[in-house]
Amino acid sequence: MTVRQDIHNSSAPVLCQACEARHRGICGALDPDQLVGLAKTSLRRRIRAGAELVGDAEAVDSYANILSGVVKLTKTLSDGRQQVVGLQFAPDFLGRPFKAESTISAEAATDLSLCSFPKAALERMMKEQPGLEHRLLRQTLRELDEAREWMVTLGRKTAAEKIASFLLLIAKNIDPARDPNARMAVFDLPLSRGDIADFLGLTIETVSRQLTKLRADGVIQIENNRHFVVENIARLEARSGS
Amino acid sequence: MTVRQDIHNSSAPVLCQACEARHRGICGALDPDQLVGLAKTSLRRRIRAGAELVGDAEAVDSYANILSGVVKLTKTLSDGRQQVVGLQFAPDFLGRPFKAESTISAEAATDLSLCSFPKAALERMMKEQPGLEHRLLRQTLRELDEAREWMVTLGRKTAAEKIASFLLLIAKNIDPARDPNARMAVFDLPLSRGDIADFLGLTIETVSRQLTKLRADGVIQIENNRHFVVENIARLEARSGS
DNA sequence: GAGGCCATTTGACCCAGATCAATGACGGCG
DNA sequence: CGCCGTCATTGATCTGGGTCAAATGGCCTC
Repeated sequence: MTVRQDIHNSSAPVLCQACEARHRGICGALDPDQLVGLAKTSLRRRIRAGAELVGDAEAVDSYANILSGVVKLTKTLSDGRQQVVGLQFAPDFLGRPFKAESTISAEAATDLSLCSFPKAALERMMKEQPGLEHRLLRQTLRELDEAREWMVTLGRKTAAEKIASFLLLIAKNIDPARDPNARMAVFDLPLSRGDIADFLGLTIETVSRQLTKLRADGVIQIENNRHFVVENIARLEARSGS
Repeated sequence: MTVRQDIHNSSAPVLCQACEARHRGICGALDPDQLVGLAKTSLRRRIRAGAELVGDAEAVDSYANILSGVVKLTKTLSDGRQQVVGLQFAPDFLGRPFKAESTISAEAATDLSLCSFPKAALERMMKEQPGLEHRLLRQTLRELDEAREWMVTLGRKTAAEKIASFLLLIAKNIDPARDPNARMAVFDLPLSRGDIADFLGLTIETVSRQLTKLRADGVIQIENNRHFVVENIARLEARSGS
């Protein structure tokens, strides 16, 4: 049987061979046969930054794994006020199972590479492979933890602490290969100042002023608006209020 | 087989017969045999308002279903600032699977009746009955939706809108038997002014002032600080900013 | 039913962050 | 190369909600 497994392993779809989602994402729950089955209906898509993936109250008939890039989840009040309620990075699963239409909208914050498949295909597979639902449950619980962490940031932190917390969040998530204990971080911000403001419950001006302050204090360096260097992550953490 | 099922049905543990969690909660996924199995290790507990159920960073070795009452989930920053990150009502499941220790603390907001069982018992049962994990996934997704909804409230609404949104949340959840379309609502607030402030990212004084304003405007009536009457829910909704 | 203990309300003032208004810095395009 | 359009920064001013302080009102005990 071990041999048989090996054969199967090597016969995993080429598409999936180098895929992050196959290891850390939900596809890790699938055996090679199932992987082949899902891959048959799946489709690799490239999406430009700014494109809307799912509109609010829009019916969705497909799910996807994020292969690279950042997705921004937002909710909008009737008068236009907007709140970013989550960011998703590779290899997160994208979609809201068991609901015909989404209550949030999803937008490509950066250029994106997705592996998408029909809603029905995944739901069929969930029935025959409980491990899939298990993976999904784990990701959902993690997202819930993150959302609650962010509620503290939104409800109780100052503007300066919010900005520091945000930069830490990005630094820690944008590069899947990054050493979690690294002392420094270099990254391109996936969000505009406006997006950051919507994420933190602030205005663009306040975001800008706080970033300027962090730079003036030597905690961060900024090049070309989007490229950030954090020499000493601990200094950011000290300002994050946690 | 139908007959056999019926026999099993009538042999469901007495404890579970009238239990809300058996229908709308996670126990709905269990067949009568499994229900008996879980009931053997389960324990009905009554808890006084104010008692701490789970401390932050405390190891937890049991889960529970809420049979009645309200549980307050909070997170606290190192300097004492506190944020209520969720409220749970009957028949919600209480606990964080797949994690040795909790990152939030749970407190009885009102007197509570719980049905608790050892962590190991549920995890064993989850392996033999995938439907259980399915129920858990559904509740977790719902909680995630709620958390994100609340992020909008925290990040983008005014104090007046926050208070109106909060009263709506309570009115709609505190009584499991309430008609969702009812035009009016009467309820006892499960939280103190301080708790409400911590839930909304406000101060006690602001909460009090906004409640006073709602009362002065005739939108709500308040008796004995905790007892609320909302004659016309639509008027509250109009002030909730959604 | 007097006194004490809280939770809540109310008032006066203040400040962090919003708002309004220029100004600066790119990058794309004719 | 110069003109826009977009995004970000910076400055001046305003204000919603915070802070500090005092009054009010239950409710409990004695």
